[in-house]
Amino acid sequence: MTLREVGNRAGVSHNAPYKHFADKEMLLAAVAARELDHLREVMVTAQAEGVAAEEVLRRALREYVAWALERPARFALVFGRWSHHSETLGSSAAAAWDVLVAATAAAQRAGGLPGDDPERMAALLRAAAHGAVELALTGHLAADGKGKVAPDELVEDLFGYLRVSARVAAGSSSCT
Amino acid sequence: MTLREVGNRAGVSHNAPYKHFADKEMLLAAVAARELDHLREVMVTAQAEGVAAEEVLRRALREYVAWALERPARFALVFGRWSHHSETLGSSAAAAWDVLVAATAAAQRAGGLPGDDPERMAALLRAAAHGAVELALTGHLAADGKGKVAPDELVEDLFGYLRVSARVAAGSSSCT
DNA sequence: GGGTCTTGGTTGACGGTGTCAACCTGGCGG
DNA sequence: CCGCCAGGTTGACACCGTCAACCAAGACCC
Repeated sequence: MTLREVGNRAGVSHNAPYKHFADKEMLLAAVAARELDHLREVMVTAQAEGVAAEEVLRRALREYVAWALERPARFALVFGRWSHHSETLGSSAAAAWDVLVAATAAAQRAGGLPGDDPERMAALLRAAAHGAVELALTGHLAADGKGKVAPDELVEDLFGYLRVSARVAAGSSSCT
Repeated sequence: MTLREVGNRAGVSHNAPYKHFADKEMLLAAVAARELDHLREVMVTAQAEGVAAEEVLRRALREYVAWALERPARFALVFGRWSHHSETLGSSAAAAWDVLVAATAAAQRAGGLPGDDPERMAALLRAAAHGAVELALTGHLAADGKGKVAPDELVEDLFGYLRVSARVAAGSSSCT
């Protein structure tokens, strides 16, 4: 997206954006922050009445994946490399991250996940989801053709393994 | 990296590269393919004498992570979005991917990993490693400060959980 | 009301970029 | 010896982000 096109599409001339943003990157940071807030909100809505904590987290991650697959450009923008470190972008990212950590901690308390450091567990889940999406978008997931596996499925697999680990850690009750 | 700088640094004028590559992207695809071959070779060298299959896979992934963290630009280049789909790049990617799948299958046979579809298991491991690196490079891993966790540690955690799952799947021998 | 300041917009330029077209050159096969 | 052609050069083109100067209109105070 070119800065001049931004101006034209808004009905003003190029250089008009410079009255509102110091940089092109600052403009992009603003829309990235908005998009991150949107993502956070979408993930929060996964938290419905009468849904098990583990299922809430699962849904939140599914929303993360679906959003990324649906809006690849926004995804690339939000999680791309930033040089100027905008402040509002940082706080938006932190807010979205908190949602994930909270959902993870809740799922851990419910016994669906091993009880290790919640931040670290959330980081693992997020890294898997993020990497799966990134690889899927760049066509590097299951390189050529046949063994197509969707990012959701990978996250689902991970949940399965973690659930097993959680049961074992809780004292192997499956042996009674 | 600008195309003109490429020319100058090679001692020739700008536009000289156009005699060898149709596009800037084609040039980048060529260096990306070289870099992918290098990555493959590095991962292959993890396969040493007298090392357990699971440890081989673990080392390969560690090399993957270390390479990405050490050369972020190359990493972004190799696994970035490609529009023109170069042929040589595709085969290099497939070769590197095969190494990971083979190592995964070996680790599964050795009992260190659950015995599900090797491609899918490798995809999960790779996605986690890839996502962890990507998030670490963009500063989105454990958002602000405190809970710093390195990509390697996340991969290590994942290996731990998978090992537990593998033991359980193999008939819960811990209950005897 | 008149003067001043700020806000948002405009036009025009600058350097830099990828890319194309035309021209040149030296070695090689016939 | 002639022609060909891979590889290199120069010069242009359109476009990009960015800066500087100028300009309109409203706010604000005396």
